[in-house]
Amino acid sequence: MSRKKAGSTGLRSAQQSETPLGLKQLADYLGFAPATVSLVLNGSAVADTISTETKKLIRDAAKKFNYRPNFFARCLRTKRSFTIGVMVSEVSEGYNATVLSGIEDHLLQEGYFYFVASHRFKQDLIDEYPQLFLHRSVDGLIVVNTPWHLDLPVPVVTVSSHHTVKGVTSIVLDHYRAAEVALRHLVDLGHRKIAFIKGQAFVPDTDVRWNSILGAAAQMELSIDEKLVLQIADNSPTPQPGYVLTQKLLASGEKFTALFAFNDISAMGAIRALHEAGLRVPEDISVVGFDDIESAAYQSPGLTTVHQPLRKMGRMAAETVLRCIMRPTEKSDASPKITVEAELIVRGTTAVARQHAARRKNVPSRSAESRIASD
Amino acid sequence: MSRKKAGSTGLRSAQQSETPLGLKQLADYLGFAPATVSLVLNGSAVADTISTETKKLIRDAAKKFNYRPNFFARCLRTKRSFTIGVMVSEVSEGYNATVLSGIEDHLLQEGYFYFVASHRFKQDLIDEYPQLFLHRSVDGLIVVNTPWHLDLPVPVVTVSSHHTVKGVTSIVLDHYRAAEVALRHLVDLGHRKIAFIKGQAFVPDTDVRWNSILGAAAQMELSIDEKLVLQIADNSPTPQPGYVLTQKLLASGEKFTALFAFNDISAMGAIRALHEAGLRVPEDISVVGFDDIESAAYQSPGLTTVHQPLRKMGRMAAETVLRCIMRPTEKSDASPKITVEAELIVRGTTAVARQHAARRKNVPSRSAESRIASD
DNA sequence: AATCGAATCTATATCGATTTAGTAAAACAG
DNA sequence: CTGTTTTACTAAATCGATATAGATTCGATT
Repeated sequence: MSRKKAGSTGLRSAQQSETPLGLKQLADYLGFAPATVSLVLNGSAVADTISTETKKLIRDAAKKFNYRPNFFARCLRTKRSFTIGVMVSEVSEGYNATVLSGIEDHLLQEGYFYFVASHRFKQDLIDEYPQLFLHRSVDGLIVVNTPWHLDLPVPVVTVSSHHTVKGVTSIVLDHYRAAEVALRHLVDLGHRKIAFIKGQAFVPDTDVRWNSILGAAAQMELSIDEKLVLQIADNSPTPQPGYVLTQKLLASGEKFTALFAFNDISAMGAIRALHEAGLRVPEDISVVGFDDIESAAYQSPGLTTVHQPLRKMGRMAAETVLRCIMRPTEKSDASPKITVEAELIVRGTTAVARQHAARRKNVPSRSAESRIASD
Repeated sequence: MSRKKAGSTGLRSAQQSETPLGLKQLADYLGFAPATVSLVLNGSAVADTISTETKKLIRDAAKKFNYRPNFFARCLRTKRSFTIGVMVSEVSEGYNATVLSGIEDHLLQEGYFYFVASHRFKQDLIDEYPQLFLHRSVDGLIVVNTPWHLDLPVPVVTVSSHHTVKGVTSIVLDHYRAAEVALRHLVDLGHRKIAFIKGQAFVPDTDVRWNSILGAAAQMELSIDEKLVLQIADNSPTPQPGYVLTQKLLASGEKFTALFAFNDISAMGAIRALHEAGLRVPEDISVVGFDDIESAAYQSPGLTTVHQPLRKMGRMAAETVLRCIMRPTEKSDASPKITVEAELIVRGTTAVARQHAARRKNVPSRSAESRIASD
């Protein structure tokens, strides 16, 4: 327990005292006017004519006293807050949490902070939060996985909101390719009778993804049996709806050899229902999830799923919104849609279809088993 | 696809125009001085003598024009930002994400926003972020799962940081009871040779939890074999370290019938390693996790684990920090430590110890299987 | 000697609220 | 009719910066 004495801990300025001194004090100390100090410290163009000596003096003193301009005073003048509002459906849920992590990476690195608000798909909150953000003078907004129609006076970037709104850039997955690669995998394994769990009607990805699945299936001449198509209705970010739906499907007696879930969460619910019905995954039924949230890799066996580069999508959203803030004029220039690619992560929940499997045990390779996509 | 026309979407005030009018304009419109308007709108004591009629006039106009005082101007004067800084190790990780969700619930409800910063246990960030928060004039700080020694000029509440710092309130789990209930469960199932995975040295919970385990074990006369005790070293919020550690343990040839992991994440890694070694969970080895993060319930079978009321802990942290902000004087009054209780959630990864099990199949009941604690 | 133009810095208005000290008029008391 | 309260507001300072327009000095030019 040999803690160094306070002051020697690398914080050079012992002036780390209670007084967060202001521009005025600093100027007085230096014998210059506040304006001069401000000009120099902000590297303003007007400061070009100020003598090098003076500049050095000012900068040194600023460093010595660890001067930081009052944040609010500065915001009040410059009308910039270096803060971004982020609206998600629920912070604690894997999809949003990962996107958020990507957003944070970039924003903090660039000196921005962000507010988070979770609406849990309540319409009144979806309407209210953007106003609250604006009232806090955020410089921009990132909207994740949320229906969006507004045209606000600040840059807005959406992630997985499939609406074309004037002036807002949206970051979306190439859902068609995603559907294609997942279905191709199942079809290659011999699956023909595939069950589907669709997302909730109010989740923006739902329609786009389903249409992509329909398109891809048509392309590869795979027929989709309507009786094997289920849709989640609950507004619950848990596996419960997928669990219940799968139980119903099993009770209906319809035959299927594979299940393609709307997301990993519902896939996990489905797997539990299958297990409880005495079916093995993947030996009896193959299951494919979507998103590749962190816990998908944590399952035993690991969940085969369509990886969305969530962290990257978050980072791109942050990059884009900051870019728009920097040059607010050329709004039209910004391509209104940025598409990222999905990737199929084959882990342990898919195998050759039962009727085709020559009774051989399908042991997924260890490396595939524990594979974790690194974005 | 019958989208309503814009404008009819429930935004009542057509005054939702570009001009976020200021106090001055409102005062001019009313024919009063800005001071009067401000006084009335803030319900200041001085406004007591202002005629009821005038008050009504002012309030009505404010409502009509949807007047909102400029946030920064107000902060500049009042020195309050209605913003809390939250420091976590990693937003996207289940433990933090759930605590965060609880924090958010309460803060937004009370009209506060919050900044999040993830330090990923990098010491320089742990040092830097609090300063950045202070520079943004946060009204308080919540520090989650992070070593903490600072005494800042604003209220600080920690969650699971086991250090007693002057003036900071900490919210902690009753680790002793947690250890006791988990060990009791295993012992009751006949387990005597129990392996342990300890957390990383830099995680605050690690020592406290381990000491609690030692204490509880001594109490119930359970001996702990040092050769069965492993410790995570990696700074990786994934199951990987638990996986690798368990592989090593298995390779060592030491016999054990149960494993008590530091957290759910490492338990999942351990389970994978056990599976890959051809061992069944829980028939051959029982596994108990810790935390009860969301994905613990999503496993098949569900993970038996010690539930921490994470959401509640987050909410309490938020409540506490706001309470301290409200009455900044009586710092001493605030009890410096708030303890919450753990709860064992028995799901599907624990069963009667092998040598004691009379070859009977241990099928956990369905309800236990899918049980999800609601905090 | 008067003028000009750099080179250096400063005075002051401004951002948009809050808040203290004070004023004008009306009501009341003696 | 004068003096004191009360009632009902308002003027102006303040928070702590930024930014524009201008002031001062000084050597050089014509």
